[in-house]
Amino acid sequence: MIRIAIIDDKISNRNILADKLSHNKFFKVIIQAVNGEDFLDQMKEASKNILPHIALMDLEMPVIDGVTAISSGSSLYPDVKFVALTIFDDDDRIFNAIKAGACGYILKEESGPVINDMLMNLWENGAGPISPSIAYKILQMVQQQTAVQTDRNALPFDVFNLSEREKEILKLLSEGLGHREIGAKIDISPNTVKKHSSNIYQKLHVNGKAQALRIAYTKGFL
Amino acid sequence: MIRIAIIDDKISNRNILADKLSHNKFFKVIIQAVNGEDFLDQMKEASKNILPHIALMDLEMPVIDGVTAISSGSSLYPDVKFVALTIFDDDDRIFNAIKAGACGYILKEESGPVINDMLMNLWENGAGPISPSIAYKILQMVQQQTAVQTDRNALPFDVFNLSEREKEILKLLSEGLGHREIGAKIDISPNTVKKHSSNIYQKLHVNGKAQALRIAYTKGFL
DNA sequence: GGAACAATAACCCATTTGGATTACCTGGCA
DNA sequence: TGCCAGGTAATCCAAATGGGTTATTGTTCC
Repeated sequence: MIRIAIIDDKISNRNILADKLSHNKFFKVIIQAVNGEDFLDQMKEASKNILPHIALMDLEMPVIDGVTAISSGSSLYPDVKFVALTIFDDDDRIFNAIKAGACGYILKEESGPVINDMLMNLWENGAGPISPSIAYKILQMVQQQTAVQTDRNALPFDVFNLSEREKEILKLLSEGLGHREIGAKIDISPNTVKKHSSNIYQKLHVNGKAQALRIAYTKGFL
Repeated sequence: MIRIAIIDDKISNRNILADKLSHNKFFKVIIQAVNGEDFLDQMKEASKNILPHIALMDLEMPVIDGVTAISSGSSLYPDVKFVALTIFDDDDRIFNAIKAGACGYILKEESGPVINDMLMNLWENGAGPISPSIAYKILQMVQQQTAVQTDRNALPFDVFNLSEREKEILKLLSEGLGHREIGAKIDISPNTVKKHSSNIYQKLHVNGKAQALRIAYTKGFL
């Protein structure tokens, strides 16, 4: 029998989730809390007797939010698996929750059977439940960890007042295309592309392509 | 119609995969390559006409491995989604492939329907395909920030094996210097500078300066 | 001793590039 | 209404670029 804690400030959310879990006789909801503080208080009591195996934690809550609760909880109760309940497009909180110690993530709108499977899998294999779409976001975050550094002291590239057309050309130039190829791609004469290039170099106050790309990359345009 | 590239050194693997995809009429395999170099060469040709939407890349290959090919490919062809084909327990390579620009991962032993679903989802929603067990590994890596940090020293750019001299030249090229100027600065013949440049372009599998700089910037070398 | 590799250098040659100039057409703004 | 910026296009020309090839010198490793 798998003991579950549900932490969400909205009672309707708690009920919906509890209902989804009720179809599997192995799950038993033993704790319901309305925020992180309430949860931690109840855990303090529960630790005298019996702890939940899994805590399903909403991230957005008053008083003490989910990330903070996971951070404390995962330290205090290392055997408890913390699973974040989240909505799509909540990137920052997701990343923070990971670092705080969450072992998995479930979208709130996920169907009952899916959630059941994920939690069963967590219990049996130790593999954290991850909605594919969120896993992808995490991948992107990891990938951007290197790119973030260059953005730091980046002044807005816009100060150079490139026209839209010029930005378009600059982007194509960065891909290694020649004037001829660019002209073919956006359906103008290669001569015009060349003229645009010259104008770009003038506006950026550089001698040629390499320096223009240098500025474009280091100022965060590319 | 979704255009697919399959890169694997073993023909049986390519055939099995192509066969799994053949049951869905939306998939069309337009490129098959036996290693990373073969793939990049074929992409150079393909870029003149039509590129694949998705590249399914084996990670362990001779000549040029999958991580290197993804590193180059994701810089040169940002619209192409790179999916790594991997076996379980290949943690290091998986993580490197992520940093190199892979958007998803599929276990080789995954069934045909599962792979079909994952790729369709990638195409329709932009969510990268990730086997749950691998997604969990990635979470663990992110949580162990020490592992993330130390790996930053092993920049993805190093996979290209440029010599010190070549890196020096590449850096000078990025500053917008010409062969003549570079030669004067480091006191060698402009002809030699030109030769080094050619060698750099070959090692990076690119056509010229712009693409070389693109890789250098996006992979964190510059 | 020989193989492999990096660095050096020179040559040819077609293509691309950058710089400078001139010109026309359009839409928006004063 | 007229001006002007932006996009379009063409031309000339010198210089730079890239793609080959070949060759000599060191070093390192087997």
